This record gives sequence, structure tokens and C-alpha cells, in this order.
Amino acid sequence: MDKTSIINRDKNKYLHSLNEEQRQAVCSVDGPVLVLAGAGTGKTKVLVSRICHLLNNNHAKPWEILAVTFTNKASKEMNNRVSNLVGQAVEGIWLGTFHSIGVKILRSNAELIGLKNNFTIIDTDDQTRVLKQLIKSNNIDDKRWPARSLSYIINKWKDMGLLPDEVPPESISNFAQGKSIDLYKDYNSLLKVQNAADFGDLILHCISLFKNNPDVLRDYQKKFKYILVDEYQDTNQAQHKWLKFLAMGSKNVCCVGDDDQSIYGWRGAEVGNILSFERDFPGAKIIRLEKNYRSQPHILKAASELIKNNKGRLGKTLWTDQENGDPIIISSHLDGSEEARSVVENCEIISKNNNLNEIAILVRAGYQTREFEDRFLTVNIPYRVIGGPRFYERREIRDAIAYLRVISQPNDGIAFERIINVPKRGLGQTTIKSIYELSKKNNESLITSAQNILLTEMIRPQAKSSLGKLLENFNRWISLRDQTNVRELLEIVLDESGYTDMWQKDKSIEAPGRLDNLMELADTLENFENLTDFLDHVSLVMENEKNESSQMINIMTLHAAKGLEFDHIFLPGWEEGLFPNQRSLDENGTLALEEERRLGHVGITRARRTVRISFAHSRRSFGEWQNSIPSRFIDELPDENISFIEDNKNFDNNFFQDNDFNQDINFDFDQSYQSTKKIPHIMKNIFIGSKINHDKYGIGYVIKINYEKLDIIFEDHGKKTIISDYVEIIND
DNA sequence: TTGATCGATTTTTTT
DNA sequence: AATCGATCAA
Repeated sequence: MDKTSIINRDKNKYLHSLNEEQRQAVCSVDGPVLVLAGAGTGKTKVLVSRICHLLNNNHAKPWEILAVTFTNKASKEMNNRVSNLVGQAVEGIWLGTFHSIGVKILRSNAELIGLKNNFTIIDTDDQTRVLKQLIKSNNIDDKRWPARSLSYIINKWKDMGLLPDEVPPESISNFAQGKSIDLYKDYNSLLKVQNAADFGDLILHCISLFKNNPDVLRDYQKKFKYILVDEYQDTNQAQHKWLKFLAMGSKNVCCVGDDDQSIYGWRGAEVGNILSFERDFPGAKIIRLEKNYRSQPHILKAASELIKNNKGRLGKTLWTDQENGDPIIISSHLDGSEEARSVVENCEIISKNNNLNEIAILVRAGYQTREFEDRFLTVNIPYRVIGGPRFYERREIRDAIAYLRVISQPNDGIAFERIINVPKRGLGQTTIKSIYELSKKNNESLITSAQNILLTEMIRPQAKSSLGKLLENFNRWISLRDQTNVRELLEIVLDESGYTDMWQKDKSIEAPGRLDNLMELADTLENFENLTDFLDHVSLVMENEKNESSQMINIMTLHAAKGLEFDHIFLPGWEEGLFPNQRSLDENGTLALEEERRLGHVGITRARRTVRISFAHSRRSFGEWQNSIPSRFIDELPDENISFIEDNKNFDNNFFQDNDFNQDINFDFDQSYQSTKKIPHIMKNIFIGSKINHDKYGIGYVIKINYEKLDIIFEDHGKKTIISDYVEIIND
């Protein structure tokens, strides 16, 4: 054996830990490859090994590799694992989320799509506020046509990769009598004026850039010799277009995904992208990974049987050679807090012999975490909420950042408006409105108009002097921008603007916490070279990571759990209406039901050793008690893999005395568990869409049914919530 | 312009 | 239940 082959074998030693299919996926470097990788089959391992393989065998230099993920968490994970495997070489790899890569491309080519390279990235909150302004200034009733709906519509178009004049007529909704397209146009030009881009733009602008500048596109195509895409099932149409542009150069594109884990349909994700991979990239090699290395057989079997109820899947058969393990335990509970009590009790038992980090509670909706938090706090068990209320979304942090945004990019009127009167400086609605009018008239940025309005008589002298002072401050801060380090700059700004002072004087309980958060923000700033880098981080990452190392039980949504694994998983709240989520079902019918089911599949397959599913018979929502029945998904789990226990030891008469129930409750546990086939949302033959008459409000249509309470849109009175006894059904 | 009070609305998931 | 927003008095 000659010397080189020994070196080669050594340098490729990571290949030995791969199974046959995984090795194929790693070594088929040239041409398009689609890896269909079921849960726990070593998807990330394949991606990481592939990058390693490309580098080790000199197929590409780091900067010739583009690796795109969907979430920040995934990109962080990938980054860590690649650095572990290949060492320093990671530095040059273009590894990040679609959005962060998009930003990187746009910052270097901003002028070509009409932005300056220091453009601001606005988030959903800013977006809604801008749209609200826009709706109002078009004299549209923002009560009837809320900004949130418009933002939903526009984001949908952007997710589909459609510019205003590309939206097909049939998909123009009736928002404000069909004005949605004009508003979309106005909104886009408003962003341009402010030198700002929203999340959708980060992809969409790239597409326009590639489309209109073939030379730029060619450079990127040449640059990226190898492209890897994680969670391909989650890409939306815009991202798909984006990817096709870049991949059409080398055609060395490797997409990894699992149609059974597609859970972002509501964000425009297209499972179709994965189905049409062969059409997009002819000659594609398709590799299936079906050996599961994570879960024990009962768990894997239950998850597989559940997902089999979905139609329209590519179909995979996951298998494992592990020991049988424990069946999934399903328990019923009186109400949400009983459920939380039981879950936490079981966490305690498990934690006697296990690491807290290996336990996770996965919920359908963010607000469900609260009950568990309360319980953990009372019994004093450390926990962390992953993806919970985000650091950068806190009020004080957003305010502070708004100051920095104006300093970084004075055209950012969205940020300027946020803090123009925070802390209060006597610049209220009237003043802001005047500035707005002037900026609209002269088609200039808000802050320019604020400067100019000082030369007019449009606002009162008091307001004038206060505004003048603020602008003077900003000018000074801007002049400090490039010579002061970012942390120092923030401290100066918070101090001189009176912002810190405002919270120090505030006597509310949360004020000290807010001041702490501002300190923490200042600390975070130490890690950034310049303001733009920091602001990008804030808008794209949102998370301020910490607590990674200490021992804590994890609480998160099912969505946030994707890509993670734990020994022990709790899945509470498996009730009709909550999971599957009724609202989602109302909006998207069968499609949504299948997505909910995939969510259940994701939840179960996170577990290595045990899964406990639970549901409550009664739960409080919107401050009212609601009875519920177990999720249909429980029925879909095979009997031989589950074990049902009634956890109702606290069930006694005190319960009824302690709670202010006036209504009849006929709890019959066996009965209610058996009779899960029917869903009690239909009363008196009223359905979503039913036409009804009301004595006072006249004709209307039912849009939501919540037991006896109906949400109705009346032809002449807008939306009202009415008890079903007071309406009369009209059949015509 | 500000602060208080009342009423409406909220809870799906994320870049 | 808790938050947000509109409305109104000071």
C-alpha cells in the first residue's frame, strides 16, 4: 500500500461511521442530489460530512461552498459540527439561513436594487405599523381592514416571489375593495424611501438582482461550486426561485429534506418543491435514509402509524434495530393545571436518574408554556423556555435599538417614529402627523422633514424647541458613530436621551428588570465590530443565547423542537381544537390537518426513550373554561404501542366547589375518551359561513364558532360575537 | 399632550 | 386573564 492511500484513508475516516446510504449521499458530490431523510436518520450528519468531504478532497475551497438552512438554530448547529469535524476551515464557508445569506448578497449589491448598503431590516412589528399608517393615509377604515391582514396578504405574495405587477389577478384578495395591490406597491416604495427591507425582500430583492443583472448572477454561480440545502421541505416558492438561480451554474446542489416534517405551510412552504426536485434538476440522484438511530421501536412505530394517515406523501419506512423500550403513555387530566402538575411530577421522577437537559415538554402554541413555568417555579425545578419571549422583542430593547437604527441609517423613519416621543418630550400625535404630512408632500424621509418643519410654523413653539433639541442630539450622536465603540455609543445615547432616566423614575415592578436588560444589551454589543453588523444580528437572529450549559428542563413549541432530540418527551394538550389547532383547520381544512399531523409526528420522533402524551378535559382559554375532547391523533396511534392511564387522583368534590362552575359538567372519563370520533363544534345546524339574522344587527355571516358563541360579520355592523340563541338561521 | 378608563381582542407556528 | 387601543377629561 502506498503512502498516499494511507493518508487518504485516514483523512476520510469520518466515512467509516456512515451507513451505505449516508455514504452515497456524502460521496455523490457532482450533480443534483436529493436526500429524503426521515426523522433521526442522520440528516445533519450527512450534510456535515459532505462539507467535510468536499474540503478534504479538494473539491472546493471553503468560500466556494454555500450551505443554507432554514432556522438560525439549524445553522448554528451545522456551524458547530462542521468546525468540530474540519477545524478552522469553516471560516470562509457561506453557511447561514436563507435570510442571512440574502442579506450578505444584498449588502454587496444594494445599489442595483435601489437601496443603500446600510439598509435597515424591518421585522413583522415594524411592518404592521407601516401598513397601518398606509391604510389610514389611504382613507381606508383600519378597523374593518386591519393592518395585520394586509401584512399577511403581502407576506404571502412575497413568499411566492411575486412583485406587485406579477400578482395574478385571481389571487388579489378583496381587501379594502381590491386595493391590496396598490397598497403593496405603496408599501414597497415606502420601504425604498426609508432605505429598508422586510424579511420577504431579503429573498425577493435577490431574485430581482439575479434576474436583472446576469453578470452578477454569473459571478455567484461561478463562485458557489457546491450548494447544500437543509430542511428542503420548508422552502417557499421565493426561496426555491432563489436557489434555482444560484444552483443553475454548477448544478452541484444537494438538498436534504423530509416531506413528513414539513410544518411551515402557513409561511408559504411548498412541499411541492421537494416533489418536483427531479423536474427542476433533471438527472437528480435520489437517496433515501430510512434507518432511524434515535427512537426505540414503540415510539418509532407509533409515529409511523400516525403519519400514515396523511395522503400525499412520498412515503418512507423508518426502521431501527434498537431494543423495544417503553410504550407511549397517554394520560387524561381534569384540567390544564392538573395536567401541568402531573407532567412536572413525572419530570421530577425521571430527573432522579436522568439529566434535566434530556427532558423536553413540547406544546402546540407558545402561550401553553405558562402553566408549566408556573409549576416548575413552585416546585423549584430549573427550566428554560426555548424560543419564548425574545430578548430583542422586549420594549426597552426595541426602543434602544430604534435609537441605534436612526443613528446608523437616518432615513429609517420607522425607527425614528418609534422613539420620537420616548421618553415623553411633548411630541404627540399632532406633531407627528404634521411631520408626516410634510414628508409625504416633499417625498423625503421623516427625519429630514423633522429638520425642515423647524423652519415652518406648522407646529407649536414648545414642540419646536423640543424637536430641535432631539435632532441636535441625533446629529451629535451620528457624528460620534464612526469614532466611538458601539457600546459606548449606546450608553451615551441612553443617557443623553433621558431613556435610562425614564425607567429609573418608573416605579412599576418591571422597571428594574428593564434596566437590567439594557445593561445586558450593552454587554452584547461588545461582540460586534460595527453598528450594521449588530443590527443585522438583531433583526435576523432575534435570540440572545444563554443558559446553554446549565441543567434545565426544556419547554418549547413543536415547531421550535424540529431538529432536536431528547431522551424523554412530554406532549401535553392533545385535545381537539388545541391540537389539531382549530383555527388552522378553519383556514386550511384537510391540508392543515395533515400539517398538524406532521407536527405530531415531529413531536413523537424527537424522543429517544420515552414519550408521554396527555390531554385535559377542561381548559381555560380567554379567561373562560372550555371543555374539550381528546385529539383525534390519539385515536390514530396503534393500541399495541400505547398504554393509557387515568391520572385523576385529585378528582374529588372539592374540585367543583372550588371552581366557579355554573354550567353542567358531566365528566365521564371512560365515556369521553371512547367517544372521540365526533367533534362538538356544530350546534343548531350552524356552520362556518352560515347566513343568519339578528334582531338588532340584521343579516350576517358566521365566521367562527366557539361552542354557543358565534363570531359574525354583519353586513352593516362589522364583526360581533353573539350567543347562538339570539340568531336565526336563514336558508336560501 | 397626557393619563385614565373602558372595551375589544387575543392564542399558531418563524425568518 | 391580560394586553392593546380608542376615547375622553384635565
